Amino acid sequence: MTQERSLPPVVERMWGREPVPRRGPRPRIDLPAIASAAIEIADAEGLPGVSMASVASRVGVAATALYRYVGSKEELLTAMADFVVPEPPEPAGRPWRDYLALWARAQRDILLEHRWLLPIARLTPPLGPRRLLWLDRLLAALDGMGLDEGEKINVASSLAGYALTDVALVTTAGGGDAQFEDTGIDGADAYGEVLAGLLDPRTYPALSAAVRGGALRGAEGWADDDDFRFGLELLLDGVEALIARRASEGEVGGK
Amino acid sequence: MTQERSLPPVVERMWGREPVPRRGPRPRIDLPAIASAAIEIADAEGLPGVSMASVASRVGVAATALYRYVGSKEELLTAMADFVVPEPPEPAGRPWRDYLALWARAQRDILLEHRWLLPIARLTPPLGPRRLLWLDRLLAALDGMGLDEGEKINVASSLAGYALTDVALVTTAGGGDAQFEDTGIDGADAYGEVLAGLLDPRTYPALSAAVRGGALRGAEGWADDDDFRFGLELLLDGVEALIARRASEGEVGGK
DNA sequence: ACCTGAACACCGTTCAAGT
DNA sequence: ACCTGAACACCGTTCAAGT
Repeated sequence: MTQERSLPPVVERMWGREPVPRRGPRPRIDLPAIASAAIEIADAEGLPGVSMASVASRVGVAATALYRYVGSKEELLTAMADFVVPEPPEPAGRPWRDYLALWARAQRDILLEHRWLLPIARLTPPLGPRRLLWLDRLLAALDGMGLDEGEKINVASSLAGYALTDVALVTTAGGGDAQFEDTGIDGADAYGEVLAGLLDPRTYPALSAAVRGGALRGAEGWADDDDFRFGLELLLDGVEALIARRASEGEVGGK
Repeated sequence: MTQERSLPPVVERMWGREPVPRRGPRPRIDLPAIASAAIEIADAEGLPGVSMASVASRVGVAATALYRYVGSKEELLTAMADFVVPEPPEPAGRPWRDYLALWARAQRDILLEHRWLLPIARLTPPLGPRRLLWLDRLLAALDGMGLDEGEKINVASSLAGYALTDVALVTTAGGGDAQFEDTGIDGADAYGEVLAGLLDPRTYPALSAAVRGGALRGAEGWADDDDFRFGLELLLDGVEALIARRASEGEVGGK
């Protein structure tokens, strides 16, 4: 059944399973030290500052020594994305809807603190112990509501994806996007103004109206906390409707 | 009001506004040609195949000639992400809910055909004429439902983000993720097996149960079309609830 | 077994020079 | 005005050599 698969060594190391050497000199570094160093650099300088050389120098070895612990730079990024995640909040005793909101908000806060996660988090399925713990707690919070396991996982994906989307939007609209740094477009105000100048109302009738109506003017009209709550409630309403549907199906004996 | 901002030249060019030269030799290339070449390379070899050198050689110039049309490689990626988008479906005459579903599904299909968009699409706010056209049509489809402009834009973000999330999941689970290419993890089956081997049921009780219950076994239990529909309906139910709320508020005179 | 150092192929970007 | 070619600083990754 659950037959042994040979995992990438870096995954083994994420789970704390060192390859039990016991011959030759003692290792001077390990994966947690490497990942921490990389995370510190990314926090300070962003992802472009993270190179094999910069990470190695911060950890005190030659660049090539890192390849004993990670197979490639991409693996290093994956490890960073797991090590940076703290413990999830505990669902015990909370109504499912409260917990889901708390969980999504916490995910969002992590992303806000480490925005370099945005381009990484998307492409990697969770294989690290910390990310998987978050998934576990979300599934637990949905226990006993009549959803099957696949549905619960889908809910988790939707929530996690929503947090990502939201932070990507905030990052853009609130400034700090490298792409617009020196173009004068550094916030929602500027973005709206630029759009107003570009849009021909005949080709873009609805969008022109929205922009001219001020939908993008002012930071509080775009991707602030209320907007996050808005989309979140949208999703939670959807989950609630699903749970209600499953409950009524259960009474008459659904699938 | 809408005061003139100096836009990055590449944005001007995305909108077809060439800087009207009329002196010296006729340009041999333009932004659409560059973007098309880059898109073809990305479709064939993925994003790693796209370098200034490879794009330039395909378009028939020296690598450095591209800097007359894009300020940096990042700008080239942004341009690619706009040029690759086709015309959106037209909302005229469709019920809003049908159109939103169609729109999200079409976005998803674009991403499936050009998966290299995943890491790009997240970080760039739409400034190109093609992406903005999609936004316009979605706003139009939500006209007259009692939502304000900010809410409509939020709905658009949620839908677009959902399509991204879903394709990221499919890309992972369905194989083809470079990261797992040669590790034996090449699909939902393998992913579930790996997880089963890693998870201690005492630390990950809910997730262990889900995995052992087969939630991740078989491609049809993970990120297939039914799963896309599932999350989509979740969101649309949320939108419907919001519309109903606004309608009832309207009767008593809400904000 | 662990790490170093030299080396390789490649990358994005600059700038002066040609036409 | 448009493009080229040389050059620069840097990058990820390899491999043989040291201890």
